[in-house]
Amino acid sequence: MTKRSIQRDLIKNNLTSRYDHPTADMVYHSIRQKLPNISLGTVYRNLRFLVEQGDAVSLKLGDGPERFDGHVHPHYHFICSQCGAVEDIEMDELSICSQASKHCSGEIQGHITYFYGLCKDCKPKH
Amino acid sequence: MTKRSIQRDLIKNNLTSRYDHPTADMVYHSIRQKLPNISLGTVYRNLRFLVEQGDAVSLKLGDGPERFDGHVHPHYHFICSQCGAVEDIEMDELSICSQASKHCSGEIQGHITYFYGLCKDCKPKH
DNA sequence: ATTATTGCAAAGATTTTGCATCACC
DNA sequence: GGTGATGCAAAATCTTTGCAATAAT
Repeated sequence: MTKRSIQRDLIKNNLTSRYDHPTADMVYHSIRQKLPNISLGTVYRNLRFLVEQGDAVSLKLGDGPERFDGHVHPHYHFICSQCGAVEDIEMDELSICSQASKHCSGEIQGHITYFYGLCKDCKPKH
Repeated sequence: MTKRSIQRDLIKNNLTSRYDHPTADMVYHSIRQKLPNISLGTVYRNLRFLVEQGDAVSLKLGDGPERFDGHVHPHYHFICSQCGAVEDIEMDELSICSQASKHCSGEIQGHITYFYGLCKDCKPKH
């Protein structure tokens, strides 16, 4: 039986109120401003818990630590290969799973796709 | 100017001769059978080097350590969500990048896609 | 001879975990 | 009161790095 805690509420609210796909450490420092005694271990434990419950999504990108997204509706991510920014791409689910299943002996349940390139700040002006 | 070494040759050959998408540690143990003095640091350094040269691909999956693929032609990967096996999916490049670019302010250069589901060994029989 | 590469071991970076305490039900 | 969650710190895991020695050009 799961019990409420201030910490878990703050972590969940922090995630859903931001769009920068923070790392555990970024969430930790953000929440410490309101709750100075919270520990990094608690942040990690709750982020895992939220992912497990389907209330957050974990993003493992090319390098650097794991990032988290509190917006769990289906959408894609764009990673700037220069500055590392992570932006959302709101786009309908593509039908690539059914295509992939033709080339594969297993049962496909979903896919993880990251687009990468230069974000508008890093793209050369002309 | 880059110099040859037995170690680098063995690492590259090891990668291209297997299809299980090994971790650095798996490559290390495999090569130690032929070259018992090779060090894990050397394996990591050379795997990074090969990825940098375009002779290998790095796969960061949901959990567990980084994996490497010595087959660098464009193809996709299927990860069994139960046993963690990584298989190749040989499939033509999909046109999802051009679709994504319509929903995004940046310049898309490519994408990383992992399909996941149950492999044929883990899929319930009926 | 020069310098890229190695082996080793120590350090870094990130994440998990054991345990006593605290707080929710 | 029972037990799930916390804070803390230590441990675990994975990867990188400094440095003296080695080996390729």
